[in-house]
Amino acid sequence: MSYWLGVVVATPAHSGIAGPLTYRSESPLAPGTLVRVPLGKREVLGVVWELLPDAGDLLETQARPLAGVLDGLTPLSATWRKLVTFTASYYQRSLGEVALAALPPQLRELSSLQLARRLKRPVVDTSSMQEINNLIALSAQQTRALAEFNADRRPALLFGATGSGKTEVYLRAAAEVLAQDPGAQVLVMVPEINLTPQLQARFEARFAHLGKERVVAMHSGLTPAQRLKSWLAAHAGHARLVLGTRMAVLASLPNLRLLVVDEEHDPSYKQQEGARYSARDLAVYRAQLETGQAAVAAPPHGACRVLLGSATPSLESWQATITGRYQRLTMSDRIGSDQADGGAYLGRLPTVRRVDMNHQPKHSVIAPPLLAAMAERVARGEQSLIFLNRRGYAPVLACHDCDWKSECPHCSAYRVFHKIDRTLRCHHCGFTERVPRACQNCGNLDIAPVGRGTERLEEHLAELLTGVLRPDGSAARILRIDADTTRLKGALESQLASVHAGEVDVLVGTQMIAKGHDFRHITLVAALNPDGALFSSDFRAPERLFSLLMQAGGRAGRDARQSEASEMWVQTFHPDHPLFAALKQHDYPAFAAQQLAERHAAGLSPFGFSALLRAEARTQEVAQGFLNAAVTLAQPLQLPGQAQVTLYPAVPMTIQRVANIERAQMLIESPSRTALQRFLAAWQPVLFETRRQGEFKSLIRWAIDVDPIAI
DNA sequence: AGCACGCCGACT
DNA sequence: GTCGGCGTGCTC
Repeated sequence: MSYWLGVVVATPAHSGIAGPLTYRSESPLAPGTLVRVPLGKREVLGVVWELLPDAGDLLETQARPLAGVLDGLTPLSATWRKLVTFTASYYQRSLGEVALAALPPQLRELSSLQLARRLKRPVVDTSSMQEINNLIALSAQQTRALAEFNADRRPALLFGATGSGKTEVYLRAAAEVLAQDPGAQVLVMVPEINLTPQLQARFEARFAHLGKERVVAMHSGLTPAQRLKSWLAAHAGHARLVLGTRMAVLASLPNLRLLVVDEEHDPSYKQQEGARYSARDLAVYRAQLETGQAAVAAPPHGACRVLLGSATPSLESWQATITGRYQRLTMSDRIGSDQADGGAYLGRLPTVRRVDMNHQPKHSVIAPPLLAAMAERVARGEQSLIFLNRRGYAPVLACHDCDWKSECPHCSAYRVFHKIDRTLRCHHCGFTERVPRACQNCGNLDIAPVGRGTERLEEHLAELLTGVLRPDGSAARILRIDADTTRLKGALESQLASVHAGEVDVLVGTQMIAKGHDFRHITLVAALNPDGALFSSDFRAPERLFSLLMQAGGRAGRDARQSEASEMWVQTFHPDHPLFAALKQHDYPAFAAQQLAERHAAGLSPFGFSALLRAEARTQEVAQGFLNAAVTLAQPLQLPGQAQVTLYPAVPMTIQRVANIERAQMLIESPSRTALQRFLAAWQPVLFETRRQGEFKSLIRWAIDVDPIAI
């Protein structure tokens, strides 16, 4: 007797195979079962999606038999499959691509024998009921936030100032869920892997009583073997708490009861390749899905909750708390440097100083008053953090005689001058060359750096601070931290350690130092050149800038005893800009209100919905031609939702050419999410059809990005 | 995406 | 005479 199974396999969107493929099996396998199936000449991992009544349109002989079953594994749950189905459909990708991307890569290579061996390791229950009871008292605001969270069922947004103790709220919320139900699982997501070790240690310590290996990490920095291990532990229900990056939102967690999304506004929650999902949005969706599932299963504590947290929430989440779709929990006070202070010292947010660069000496990089403030800090033995979002020595190298500039031959961008190894490096394609001794165009020896990056800033600061002495009479020490200084494994950790150890007086760096790190002795933070984002064509640029400056400012004065004197300096040519006014007051709500009003008027997110259609080809003509042709072909078809959708003309992307590939994009907007969704789904076949036309044969690829975060 | 098959240049 | 370049075409 043969059975017919719909099996999803890793077919990229490009293959045109969106749904399950039909295979023959000798036994009726449950949906969610992991199987190996022949695909072309290869054997690949697949997930049984459905049991079919017959082979469908396919001739019975066309359906090939399964190659094997990974029978040691519990089938993936219906909820997980629903989550994958939703993700694939919402983000316009194939089921197989999303499903397989959510599984650990090593599962693909493992034979069922190897797998059986891995699964055989006995699980020892080392849990004890002994919870650590020397917990520090919560602040009044933390207590209230938790009580409010527990009294509601909606998705919650924890709006908490930097230093207000959001992590402790996550820990308590997780602890309650885990204590209520001995099988419950909690997923905590963080934006970047370099923040996980400290956080992981904190979670492990707090939940040590649950037993060994009950807290696992899930992110791309793990080795394939570790990733498999974490995934299996989560899938088996053995892992009670998973701490991970965006990929973890698609993990198999059969008893998920709480999802936490820390720094929910962070753009890294949006996947930027393959299936471009937003892990934050999926977390909200998943909580709802798991709740529905739990209601059916009716366990003692059915619901699955979601808790988003940020000091500068995304405007989408903020707006949801205004409409009442989300619950808002507010914690506005910084707590003391450590909670042992019992709240006796209430840390304050730094005083924001705007430096009007219109009234500073021409071409000054660091305004004299800022330099004086830094020198004062050095003399007092305090640390400063200077922040410039541009690495390298200078963004361009130019010839004074002719108009040669250090353009990348493969990209429409300048190569950045890196003085340390005397190279010109393209930050987009990686093309690197030694700096020429003379202008390649006219032979002039006078080629000079234009503008400045962190490398040059570090050098410049060293000159400016010559003669500025520390309390013990020694010279000021400057350290630069950016992607270049932290390339080697462990370099970031050791550099951060030397900051913590007080071996550094002035820290120079890119935005990578603005996030998360808990520097205790910094009393001055300065942003040298943040103006670019004020007038950017990307409507989210102000939101990102505000968030970045608030976070950077949050680095200052984390030691409550020093917070009185801590300052955040912003050098700007637009000191009266409302963004800086709101920043000065630490007033996110005012900033959000102003931004939301603008977005409302313009019909932008969260009041309108958008997608991007991107195309890559050898020439702009082909890339743009494809996009425009896809619109022309769609026009007469009156596709569902089309009446409520606006299609803009194809335009070159901001960086038009990368590694000799021309890129173009088209914006698609609609006031209705449903209409946009319906239109995109109906448009897909048209896009495949367009691709098949002779003139677009040379198109390299195309992709849809739903809810893009940068336009 | 893989991994084929499929037609044109420099090598044991 | 073969090895191999990557151009198009398919995967139940």
